[in-house]
Amino acid sequence: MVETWHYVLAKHAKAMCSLERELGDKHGLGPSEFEVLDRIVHHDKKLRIQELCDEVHLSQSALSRVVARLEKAQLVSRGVCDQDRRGVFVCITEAGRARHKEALPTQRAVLADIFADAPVLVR
Amino acid sequence: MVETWHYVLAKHAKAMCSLERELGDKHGLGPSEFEVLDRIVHHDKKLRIQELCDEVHLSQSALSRVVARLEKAQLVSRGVCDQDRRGVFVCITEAGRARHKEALPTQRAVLADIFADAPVLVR
DNA sequence: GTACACTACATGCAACCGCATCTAATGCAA
DNA sequence: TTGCATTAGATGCGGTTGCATGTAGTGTAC
Repeated sequence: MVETWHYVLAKHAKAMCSLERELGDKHGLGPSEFEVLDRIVHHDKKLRIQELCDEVHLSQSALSRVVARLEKAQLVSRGVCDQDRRGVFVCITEAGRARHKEALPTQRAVLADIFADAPVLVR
Repeated sequence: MVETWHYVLAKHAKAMCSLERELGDKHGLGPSEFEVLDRIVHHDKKLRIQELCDEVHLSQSALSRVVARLEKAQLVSRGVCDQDRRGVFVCITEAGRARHKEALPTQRAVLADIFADAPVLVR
């Protein structure tokens, strides 16, 4: 239990650090930005901020800012929701989709490297 | 592999959030502060900043500040190293030992809760 | 319709982090 | 000894985070 926690702590630190460096240098993305793009691509449709919030491990405020940064970089666009005009849809742009596509192998490589010796998770 | 990463991400987020709240509210400690105290107690001797740096998943600068906070709270004391006067020894105080002792069950409870359904790590 | 509770998202703020850099001590070479 | 590269730890700075709060839209009770 404590060992599991230490394992999580160690892998998280190593992976975060690598991802930040690799994704940042090669694609100009932070780990949070990539994660959000990745979620959107997986769903392959417009998503409400709130839906993203459930999937990404960020507070609502942090997510709001990540989306703002992505929008500024033209990788997503925000649009009001007609059904509920408080809501905001997040839409990935072509540039966003391209950026994600080029960054994905980098992320996979980092994870493969760090979890190469990973124990298998068994219930 | 990606699933392992998602697992790490989810557990880390949940645990960090809980630890921050529980340790903060009940004992006035942040997760990093607790982790550093915990490492010192486990070694049960004076430690160089650098030695701590290898065990805690923090940059050297962050660790330096954590130690500064702990010293300000009288939970550890810093002393120069006679062999190498660039070095700094970190010494836990009685108050620090007491604080750690009272916080440990809280940390264990949080981890037990979060890793209750944890898969076993098998190679 | 008016008032009020509630929800979705944005934003001010303070705390923490990592990187780059600074200071001081060490050690080695000429 | 003097000079210079190296190391330990502290600190300035910019960036991200979460919490608390603000703003605007929704829904319900009267």
